[in-house]
Amino acid sequence: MPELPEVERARKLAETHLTGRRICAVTTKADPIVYTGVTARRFARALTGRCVQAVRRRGKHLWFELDQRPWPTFHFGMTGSFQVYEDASQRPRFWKLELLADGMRLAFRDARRLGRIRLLDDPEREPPIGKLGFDPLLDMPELPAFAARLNHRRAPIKAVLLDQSFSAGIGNWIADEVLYQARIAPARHACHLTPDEVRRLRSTILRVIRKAVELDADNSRFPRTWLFHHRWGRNAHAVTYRGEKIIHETIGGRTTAWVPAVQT
DNA sequence: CTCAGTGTTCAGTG
DNA sequence: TCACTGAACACTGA
Repeated sequence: MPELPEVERARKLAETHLTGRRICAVTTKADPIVYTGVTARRFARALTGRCVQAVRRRGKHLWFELDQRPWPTFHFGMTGSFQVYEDASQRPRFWKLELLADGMRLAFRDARRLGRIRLLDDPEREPPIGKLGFDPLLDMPELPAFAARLNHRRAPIKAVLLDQSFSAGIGNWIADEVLYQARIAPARHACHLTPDEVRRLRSTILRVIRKAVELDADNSRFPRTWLFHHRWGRNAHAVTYRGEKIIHETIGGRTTAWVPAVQT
């Protein structure tokens, strides 16, 4: 599920149903992989009876501010999500946690178990959130600072965009989409980009992420001109909306879709 | 049966 | 120490 726009959607969902409400019951599914540094039982005890004052996000991480610390902290991995429903019989497959507040139930589910549930005293300061780089929605650096940060990175720009200690919230498809729209080849060394390419990169990150968030991460509504709709499946015949050939190769350790006719 | 995948972490290397 | 790479993790769905 989760890159920044989807985590932001999950944040709004939790905010709508939990902010200002008391968690009157917590049901957990024991899972020593997903529950990290805390048992499901202790996690449940810490949340039961607490009031949710706010739901925060940074990059792909999300946490609740409660009336008493420690606070629950979530990462969705590849397949995690929140679901809201009214009746316990609707509890989703692969559920790890269910909160009951004001008659509504909110579940955390995760089929592949790469998601993480933590219990932290100060999530924003402690790792992993404390080590994140800028969040394009919360604190995108101005152009000079952005350029300076790229300057001492020699890795392929695709790998740098995926590095959460550089920019928090960008994942594989957003990195490819941004590089396509900014017309930059993914294997280019970050420190060798021209000033105009750096400017385009920064503004394209903002534009793509703001648009995806505005559309509530509903990819069926993404503009038809986006690479997103044409990139899947490692299809040897894949082309953009303009008919330019899309190629697939591994860059920065991940499958990368890019368009040599457009990206230089 | 095999393998890629909207992700992160950590050991190993230069 | 820093920057970077590749493998491990876990498991579904094509």
